[in-house]
Amino acid sequence: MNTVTDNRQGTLSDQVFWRIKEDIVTGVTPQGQKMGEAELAKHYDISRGPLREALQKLEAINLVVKAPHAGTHVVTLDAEKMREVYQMREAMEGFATRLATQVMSKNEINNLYRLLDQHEAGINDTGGKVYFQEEGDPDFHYYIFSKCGNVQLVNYLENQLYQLLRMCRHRTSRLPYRAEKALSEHRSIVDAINNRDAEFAEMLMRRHIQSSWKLVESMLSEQNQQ
Amino acid sequence: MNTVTDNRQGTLSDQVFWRIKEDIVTGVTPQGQKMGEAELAKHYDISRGPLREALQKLEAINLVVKAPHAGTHVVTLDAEKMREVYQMREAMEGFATRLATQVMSKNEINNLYRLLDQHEAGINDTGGKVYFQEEGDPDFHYYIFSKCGNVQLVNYLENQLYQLLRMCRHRTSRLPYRAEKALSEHRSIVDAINNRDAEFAEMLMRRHIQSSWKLVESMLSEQNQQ
DNA sequence: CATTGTCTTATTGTCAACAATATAACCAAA
DNA sequence: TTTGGTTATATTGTTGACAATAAGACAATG
Repeated sequence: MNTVTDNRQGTLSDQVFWRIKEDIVTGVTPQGQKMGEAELAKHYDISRGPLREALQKLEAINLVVKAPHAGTHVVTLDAEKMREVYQMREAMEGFATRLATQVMSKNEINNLYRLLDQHEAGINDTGGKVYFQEEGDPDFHYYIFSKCGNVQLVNYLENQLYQLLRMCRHRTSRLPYRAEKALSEHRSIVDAINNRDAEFAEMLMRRHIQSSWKLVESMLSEQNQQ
Repeated sequence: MNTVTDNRQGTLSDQVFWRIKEDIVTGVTPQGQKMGEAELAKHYDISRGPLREALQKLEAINLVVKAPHAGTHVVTLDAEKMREVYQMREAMEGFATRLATQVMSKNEINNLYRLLDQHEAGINDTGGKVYFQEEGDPDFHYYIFSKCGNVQLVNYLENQLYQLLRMCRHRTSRLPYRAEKALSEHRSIVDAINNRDAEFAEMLMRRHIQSSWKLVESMLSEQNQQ
């Protein structure tokens, strides 16, 4: 189990790291917020030692930025930074998809198809679309890139990029998300994987990510005009 | 200036981080070495607080691995990990080259040509080939990917991947490096950039990295047979 | 002799006080 | 009024002591 993805227990610094991370990623702690050590330590009822370690871990995954002797602030995701995050994601997750296509077992591919079926079945339930957007879609992506066979790559995607991505998503919630379109793109990707067409699977994944960026981008320019 | 690439001054934890990092990357500290906190703190004449922060920074760039309550060890680069590092490098630096081709200024491209000329002029000096391998080649790669226009990508390549790469290189020093071949590949890459042929530049960069991996790989299998 | 359980010990995790630094508040001079 | 330097204060960086944990030594039992 992974200390970034799930660590509600363990050392104090890990626990507090996890709690602060969730607060940042879900928008409870606003972007640009000053993270005073004394204040936070008091709030989480720990001393400044482990709290500083927690902040350092947050810095390592780019959720906060530290300035020597000046303090640490929650990162501010402007349009340019978000563009960079999606650009990175397109390249790296596309590459991971290519690799996964080459090494996934038949059994794992069947699991993917089952996952698709579940998503399609649940999408018309009450709140099914929101659930798919917030849980199903990330699950799908995670399942694929976690099978790419490159630990370095998986760690980077899971611990760094996807945390920033969740932040982007929250900053642009209420976007005109079309779950049906995303789902059909998912199925095309799995079909390409099933055909062992690595190049095509990578291309489809990249386009899938591009289209979600376009959605986010249009949302951002709308916000700018207001 | 960057806290991973150059930080011989600043806070104690930064200074010691930099010193330990150099020792690990250059092989002074052997792979798998136990990093006892008390011992290290005494050696660098600081207290355990900043030393722990330094170790945490090393963990963030994958040079050491920490186990809760058990201690931290220098990472051990086996053949599989090295394969992953070169695979990541091929994908990410290739992508960075593609981006750089699209946004580099004419002036920056001219700088690249000047760099090539310097390298070609110096390669026949005494120790010129070794100098090119250890300084010139990394400079060339850094100059290109630093111009890709994606801060996230540059940071990852510079602070994480290239540190591990230096470690790989040291582990396989005395490989049959052919500076002339590398240099001509460099020139081809710059030509592709100059022609604004992003796809071709990416391909050439990927092949250039592939061939250096093949060298490392053959070295590793030789070591295995002995 | 092997194995299990306890205890010791070395190491890491945590804490609270102290030192160093940067921000800002303030005053003086132009 | 503005600008420049000086001081005050709040915050971060650092330290050494204390607590908690895990690995190893050792003895007792089958």
